[in-house]
Amino acid sequence: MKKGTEQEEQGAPLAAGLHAWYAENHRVLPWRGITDAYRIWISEIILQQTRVVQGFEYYNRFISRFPDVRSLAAADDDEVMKLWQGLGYYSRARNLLTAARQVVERFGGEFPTTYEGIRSLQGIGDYTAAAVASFAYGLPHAVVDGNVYRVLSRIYGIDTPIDTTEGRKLFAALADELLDRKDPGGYNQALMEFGALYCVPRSPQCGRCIFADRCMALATHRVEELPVKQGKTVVKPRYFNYFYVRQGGDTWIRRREGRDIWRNLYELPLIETDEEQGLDDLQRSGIWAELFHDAGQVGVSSQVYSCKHVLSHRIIHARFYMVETEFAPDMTGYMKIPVERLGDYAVSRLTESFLEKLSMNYPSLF
DNA sequence: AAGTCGGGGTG
DNA sequence: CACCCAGACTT
Repeated sequence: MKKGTEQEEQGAPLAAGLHAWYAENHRVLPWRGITDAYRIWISEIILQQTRVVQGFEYYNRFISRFPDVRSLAAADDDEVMKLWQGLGYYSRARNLLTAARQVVERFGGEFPTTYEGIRSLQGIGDYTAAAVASFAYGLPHAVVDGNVYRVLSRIYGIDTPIDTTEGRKLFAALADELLDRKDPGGYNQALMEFGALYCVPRSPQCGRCIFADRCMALATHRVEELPVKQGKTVVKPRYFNYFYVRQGGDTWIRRREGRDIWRNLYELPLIETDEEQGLDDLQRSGIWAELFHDAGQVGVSSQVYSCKHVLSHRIIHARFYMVETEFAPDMTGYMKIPVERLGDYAVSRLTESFLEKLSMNYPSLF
């Protein structure tokens, strides 16, 4: 109570300017101006570490296929992965399904209406819980995302690294203190939109910034230095050798399991090596023998496609070969499917590129 | 606290 | 090329 009174007397320092700026400058998006917690939730998950333009069509497809939480809870895992194909961070899709089922089981199919209830769902952390709680229900929880870190670190000249426990606590407390408790949802959206459109990472629009008169970073010429991050991303190489196996109109794929990259996506038979390997070395490997020991004559093409698949923390050196076998190999762990069914399965962008290349160069194989 | 998980845009 | 994007989870 005391805090609320204090804030009313002082006025939330950023709120007035942000609301006015937002009214003039915001983008119109399908997940804005609605109070359906389900749709807001879906949009927030899709937009995690993802730009609006990249997630836009995924959101539309997802909502038209799964318009409410019960339809999603009843969904087939593979169909959800297929809808998510190409978007990245695939654990989001798996968690989405888990959370939808949690809503049905624990909340009777009604999306939870408290911050704690929302936060308890799989895949929802502090940010997403605050976003849904404030947007859908007007609850007073401040969002802290990449935009908020940037805007606040600059206006207040804070150089505490944002990827440390100390930094996260500091910015969470500041964001909470600054929150406009009369319109938490509108304020949160405005702050993030301002970070996304004006206070951008490089070459921000300081010349027309509504906070130019009070921005510490601008005054001290440190705008481009803030926010500070301490962690540096180390990119490790991996070597993937894929085999497009053909026999009598069939091919073989499997679903990736474990905690590795692309979990729950499908892929062609793979031999991963810890360094660059030629085809002859691969053919001498134990995995090759395991794959093709009962396949009769095995004909292998030279590399049909090779590329470096660049991710934020990995660079995957990939090579694809085409293999034709005399008999259907009994490849343990892989499943046989008709070639024309390949498109039904969710695959990584890497495999997608290969299949696209293949259909361009060898249309007869499809 | 540090590592892991994708893919694409930007200057 | 480095950095970042409506982050969350595991170890």
